[in-house]
Amino acid sequence: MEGRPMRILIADDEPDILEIISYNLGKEGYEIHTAKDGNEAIELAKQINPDLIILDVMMPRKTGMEVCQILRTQPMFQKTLIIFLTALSDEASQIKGLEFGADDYVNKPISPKVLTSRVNALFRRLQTKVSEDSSLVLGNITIDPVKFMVTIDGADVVLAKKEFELLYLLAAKPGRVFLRNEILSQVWGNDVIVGDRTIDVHIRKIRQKMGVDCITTVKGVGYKFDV
Amino acid sequence: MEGRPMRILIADDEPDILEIISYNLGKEGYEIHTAKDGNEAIELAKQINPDLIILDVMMPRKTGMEVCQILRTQPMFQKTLIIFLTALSDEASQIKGLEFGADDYVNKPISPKVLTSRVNALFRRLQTKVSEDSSLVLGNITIDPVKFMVTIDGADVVLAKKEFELLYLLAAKPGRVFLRNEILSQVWGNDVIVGDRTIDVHIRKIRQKMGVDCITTVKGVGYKFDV
DNA sequence: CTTCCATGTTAACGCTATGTTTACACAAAT
DNA sequence: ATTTGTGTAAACATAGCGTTAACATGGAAG
Repeated sequence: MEGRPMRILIADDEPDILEIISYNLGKEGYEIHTAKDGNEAIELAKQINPDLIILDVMMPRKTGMEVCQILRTQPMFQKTLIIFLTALSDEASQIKGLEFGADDYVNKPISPKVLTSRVNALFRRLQTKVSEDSSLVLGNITIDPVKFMVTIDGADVVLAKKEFELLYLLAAKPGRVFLRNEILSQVWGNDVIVGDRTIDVHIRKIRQKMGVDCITTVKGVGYKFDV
Repeated sequence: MEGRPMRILIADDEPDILEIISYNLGKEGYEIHTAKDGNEAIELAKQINPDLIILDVMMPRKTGMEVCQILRTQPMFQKTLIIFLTALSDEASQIKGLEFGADDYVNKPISPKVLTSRVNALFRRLQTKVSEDSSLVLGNITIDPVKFMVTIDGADVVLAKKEFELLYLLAAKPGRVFLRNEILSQVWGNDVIVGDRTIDVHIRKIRQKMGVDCITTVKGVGYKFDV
C-alpha cells in the first residue's frame, strides 16, 4: 500500500515544540526531520525534499513566511505541502499566510492531536489526488467508482446503478456488517420506503453477476463484504 | 476552454451566515448554492455535484457530521472537498471532524476573509494541470482539438462544434463517467438551460458519425468514453 | 417433528431514463 | 436569395432498472 513513509520537515526555534511535534507525528509513522531556523529549513528542504513542511512563522534567520516564499519559487517545491505554525492568531496574519501559498495555518498553543489530524487530512487529500482514482482493490476484485466499473480477475462486470452503490457501500468497509436499516438509508435515502425483499433481490443480482460470492449474510442482522 | 467556476454548496441553518458566506465567496467568482438543513444539503449535493461542501455541524435534520458520513459512502462524493463550520471549538470535535473525512475545520465566529482564504487554499491545491490543447490518441482514434478534427483508422470524421466539445470532454479522461450535470456545465455552461434530450441527441450524432461505438451509457449516471 | 421467521429465488411489471426521429429556428456559406 | 448545416425542442419508442408479490428454503426454537 504505502511505498515509503511521508517525509515531514519541521522548523521551529523552540526545542520543546520541535520535540513534541516530532514525537507525535513520528508515532503516526511519518519520517521526521527538524530545523531550528529559517536558513536551516531551506537547506534541509533542498537536501531531503520533504512531502510536507511545518514552519513556525517567528524564527531567527528568515521567518516562516520568507522561507515559504523562497521555496515556492522553486519548481521542486511547487507541490510540497506547507503548514504555518504561529502564536499570531490575528486574522490578517492567517490570511497572509494562506495567500503566501500555505495549505494550512495552525495557531499556537498547539494541540499535538489536532495538528496530527490536520496533517493526516492533508495527506489523505493528496493521496486521492495523486492516484486520482479512489478505486477499491480487494483481492482479485476491483471497484472503481469513477469509472463505475467492477473487475474480477481482469474481467469486467456490469452492474446497475443501485447494485453498484450497494456493493460499494459494503466493500468500502470490508468485513463490517451493515444493518438493513443502514443500507436502506445510505443507498435509498431516508424518505424512500421500499418493500422488505428489495435489498435481497439486489444482493442476489450482485452475487449472480459477480459469480464469486463475496457478500455474506448475517442472519437477523444484515450483510457484509467478505475479504 | 477550462474556465468553469468551482461550485460550492453551503449548508447552515442560520440565514445570516448563509448570506455572508455566499456573498464573500460569490465575490471570488465561485458558483454558490445553499441549503438550510442536512437533508436539503444531501439532496442538493446529489443534484448539482459540487466541488466543495461547507457544512455547519449543528443543523436540524442531520448534523454536518452525518451529512459528511453519508456522502462519503457514495462513489460520486469521494473526491468532493468538505469543510466543517462550527461553534464547538473544543479539540475533540475538531479531531473527530477531520477524521470523518473533512478537509478543513473552521471555528465560528467566522471571519469571511479567513474562510475565503482557506477555500482558495483548498482549490489551489486541487488545481489540475491545465492540459493545453494537445491531441488525444486512443487506439485507432485521434482527436485533434487544434485542427478540430477526428480521425479513425486514418479516415477523417467531421464533427460539429458542440459534438466535438462533448467528445473531447469524454475522451480527455477515458473510462471516467461524466454525469449529465457535469457535461452540461462543461460543454454548455452553467447558466444555459437546455431540454432533457439535448445531450442524447448529440451523443447519437457522435455515435452515428463515428461509426464505432466508443461512448457507453451508464444509465442513471452519465456517459463515458470506452478505452 | 412442527412451527415460525428471516432470507433466497423467481418472474412479472410499471416506470423512468435514454434512444430515435422529425421538425424548425437560425446562422453561415454560396 | 438560396442553400447548407448546426443546435435545440418536441414527440414518440423502447429497453431494462427497480420494485413487488408470490413462493421456496433453511435454520432455530419449542
